[in-house]
Parts: sequence; C-alpha cells; structure tokens
Amino acid sequence: MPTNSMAPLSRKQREIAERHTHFLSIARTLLHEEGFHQLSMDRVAELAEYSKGTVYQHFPCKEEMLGQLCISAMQRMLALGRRALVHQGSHRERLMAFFIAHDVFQKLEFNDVLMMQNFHTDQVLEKLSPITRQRHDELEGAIFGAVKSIVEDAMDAGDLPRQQASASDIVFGLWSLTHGAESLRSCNLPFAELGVEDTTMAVVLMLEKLLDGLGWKPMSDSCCSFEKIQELKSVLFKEELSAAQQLQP
Amino acid sequence: MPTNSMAPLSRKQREIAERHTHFLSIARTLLHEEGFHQLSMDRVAELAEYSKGTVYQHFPCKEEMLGQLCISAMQRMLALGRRALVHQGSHRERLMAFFIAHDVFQKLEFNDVLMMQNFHTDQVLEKLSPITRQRHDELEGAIFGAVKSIVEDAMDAGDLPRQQASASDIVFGLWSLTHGAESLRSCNLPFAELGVEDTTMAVVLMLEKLLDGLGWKPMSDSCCSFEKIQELKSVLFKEELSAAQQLQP
DNA sequence: GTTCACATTTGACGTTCCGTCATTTTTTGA
DNA sequence: TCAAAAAATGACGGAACGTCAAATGTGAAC
Repeated sequence: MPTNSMAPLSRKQREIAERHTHFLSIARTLLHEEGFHQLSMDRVAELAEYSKGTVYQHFPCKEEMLGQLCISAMQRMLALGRRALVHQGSHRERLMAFFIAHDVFQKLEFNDVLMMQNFHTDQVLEKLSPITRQRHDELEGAIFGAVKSIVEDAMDAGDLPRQQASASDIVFGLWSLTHGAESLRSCNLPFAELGVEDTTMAVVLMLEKLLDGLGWKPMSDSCCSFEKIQELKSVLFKEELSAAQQLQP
Repeated sequence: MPTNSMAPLSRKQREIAERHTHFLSIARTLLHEEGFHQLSMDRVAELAEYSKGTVYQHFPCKEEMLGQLCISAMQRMLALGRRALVHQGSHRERLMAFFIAHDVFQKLEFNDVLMMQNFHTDQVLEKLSPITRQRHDELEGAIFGAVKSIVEDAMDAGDLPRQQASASDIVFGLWSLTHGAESLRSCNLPFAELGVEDTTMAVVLMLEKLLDGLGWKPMSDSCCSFEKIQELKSVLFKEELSAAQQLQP
C-alpha cells in the first residue's frame, strides 16, 4: 500500500487526473477520426464510458475542453519549434527552420490546427477559465517570444539592421503571414485555378523576400533557397515527415 | 396596372425576390446589433414576421444564407478595392491602396468580417449550393485577379522584376499577410503586452519591406511610408473613415 | 359566384447538443 | 456496521437546425 500518509487523497486525485487526460485523449481521437464537427461532450462521455455529468466535473464547459486541447497542441507545436531554436546555423536559417516547424506541424496534425482555428474565431477565448486562459496566453507569448528572440539575436549580431519596425512588429508580420497561409490553406479554395501551385513554396518565397527587404543577412540567393529549405526539413524533422507521408502518400 | 402580359408570374416573383433581400437584410442587422452567435434562422424568421418554413424556402440551410451574406460583403469589399485600382499613381501605390481598402473595410464592417471568418473555417463552403459556391469562388477570383493585375502591370512596366515567384505566388503571399493579420486582430489577443502597439502599422511596414525585398520600385524611403499611407487613406476613403470614427470615436 | 387544383405558408415535431441538478451510488471514516 | 460526505448518473430544460403534414391562400374554369 504505497499511500502517502501526508496526502490521503492522493490516490483519488491521481485517478481524477488520469481520467482528465483520458477524456482529453478521447476528444483528440474523435477529432482525428471524425473531424471537428463530430466532437461533442455527449460523444466524449459515451466513448469514455462515463456519464456526461462526470465529464462536466472536469470541464465546466465545452470551450474549456477545447481550450485544453488547444493548449496541448500549442505545446506540441512549441516542442517542434524549439528544435529550430537550437539548430546550428545563421539566425536567418533558424527563423526559416521555425517556419518549417510550423508547416510540418500543420501537415502532421491537420485536424488539431483546424480545431485551433475554430477555437480562435468567435469569442471562445472569453469563456475560458482564468487559469486556462492564462496558460493559453503564456504559450502564445512563449511562441511569440521564441521568434522574437531570434529576431533580437539577429539584430544584436548585426545580421539584421535596426529600423522603424520593432522586433515585435516584425514578429507580428511573420506570424500574420504564416497564420494567414495556414488559414487560407485549410478552407480548400481552388488555388490551382488561381495559379498558385504550391502554397507552402509561395509562402517560403515571400518569407525570403520579406527578410531580404528587412536587410536580413545573408540575403537569399534566389536559386538555392528551395534546396536549403529541403535540407532543413530533412535534418530537423525527418521522422515527422516520414510519419506525414505515411498518412498521405 | 403595370402588369407585364408576357410574365403573369412576375409580380409574385418580384415579391419573392424582395422578401429574399429582406431576409438577408434582417440577418445582417442581427449580425451588427447582436453579433454572430445570435444569428439564427428562428430569429431571422421572427424578426421578419414570417414562419421558419418560409425562410427555409429561400435558403436550403443556414450555410446558404451565410454564404449569400458573405458574397454581398465580398462585393462591398471589392467595390472599395476598385477605387484603389483606378487610383492615379505608381503601381506600388495602387497596391498599397488596395491593402488600405481592405483595412478600412474591416474597421467599417467588423461584424461582417468576423462572419466571413467563421464562414471560412470548418467545411461550410462544402454545404453551399453550386450556384452560390460558384459565385463565391468567382468573387474570390475577382479580388485575387484585381491584385494580380496590379502585380502583372508592375512587371510589364518594369517596376517589378520577374523572378522565381510567379505573380500568383506573390498575390498569395500578400493575401496571407493581410488575411492573417485580420484574423489575428479579430481574436483580441493581448498584442500590447507582446510589444505590438498598432497592428495595422506593423502590417503596413512589413508589406513595404516585402515589396522592397521583391525589388518593387519605387523602394520605400523608410521615413515617409507612414505619411503616404495617411494621404492615400484620406484621398480614397474619406467618407468611410469619418463613418468609422462615428462608430468608434 | 362557386369550386377545385395547385401553390404557399405555417408551426408542431424530431433531432442534436449544451449544460443543470435532484437522485442514486460509492467511498470514507468513526 | 453505519451514517455522512463525495462522486456519478441520466433525465430534464432549452436552444437551434431542419422537416413535413396540415392549413391557408390563389387563380382559373365553369
């Protein structure tokens, strides 16, 4: 009986915590197998073989559950991003690597990204519990900060001239660009008909041009950007990419 | 009795068409007064003083109604954008003017933009009737094409060098940047805490840098970009801006 | 003017989902 | 062993979407 005498509630608490993650994992499975619109509290309860009331003892509302799913997705995203941060190479390369991480993540966890987009539209954030809201904002800040640190390092190192736009402004611009592309991509518009063959490549090219415009050295030799991207991909995200190819060959 | 003898159904058809627009106008009012989440078919029927069944004879499903609202919003957006297209000035100025039109539109019709974002997440587009879907895609194409024509004109005129990225790629990049900023802005994240004081200004600056990176002449003199933007705003969208200031002084 | 076929309108109904809460079941501690 | 506290349950209320049989209106023929 390995029961801690100082915490007689510990076993129960552990059970509750386990069930909590179980519910979240069920929800995520549902998300992947049947898509966002099939994700309902009743369905989670049914699949978890608990009653709805019990589920509602873990999550005061649906938004809270979505919020926690969202947080765990952001954590996974940040974990990928951190690999870019510690990558050996120029600041500019690190930044591109961070972008690639983002892109790989969307390919890998498409449904989670879709869920996050649904989550961020409307006033869902407002219904979150303060703690979850704070954790969400902190994570958002951590991702923002990670990119900002690259930008500031580049400025300190002299790779990127200081200018009218602050480091934060630059990060906001990069964020908008990638987030916008992600959002557009996920609503199946007929890009091919509009003349855009590969949206990821288009964004990579524009990102390079934006960095060039900012005077961020080393400037892109327009010819080798693509190969460098491929190289970064295969070095940093080898196993993820093979997993992605198994999903959609 | 101005009844056309060739079309005895004409009066009835006119009535139906009128009611159709009436329903849409009610829906839009609801959207503005009470926000997206209050927009329900029951509520529209109630406010229009018709039964729900009648509403459903005009719109096979809620998505269809949203789709038509979306289309009319896109038309208004395009109307603003066309003013930028005929603006006298460099190609680059015209492009910036188009972006400003977008920005003014979001300030002016915030709730419609929010509705369009909700509309574009999830698989709503798939539930549209083929005609509406086609009209939507055409409008999307028209807006895309408007920007693309500026880009191509600039290439033809020699202001913008031809390069690895096609005109379509460039338009997609610009679209991502503005759409992403719009989307981020509408979910009330604590940008100030992250160090971004004015998201619009941040995007303008990044846009300028992106164009610089593409080698689009005349390059921005970093000092006067802001004033040029203000000038364009006041010249092209004077009345809209004063209307916006009345809304939020 | 009456009648009848056809078109239009209606709102009650079925369904799904969120969230609540009185009741029942389980656990705990004396 | 038993009573009090904690936890689980699912029936219930309410909101929203979408359906459809019945009611109402319309126009044409006689």
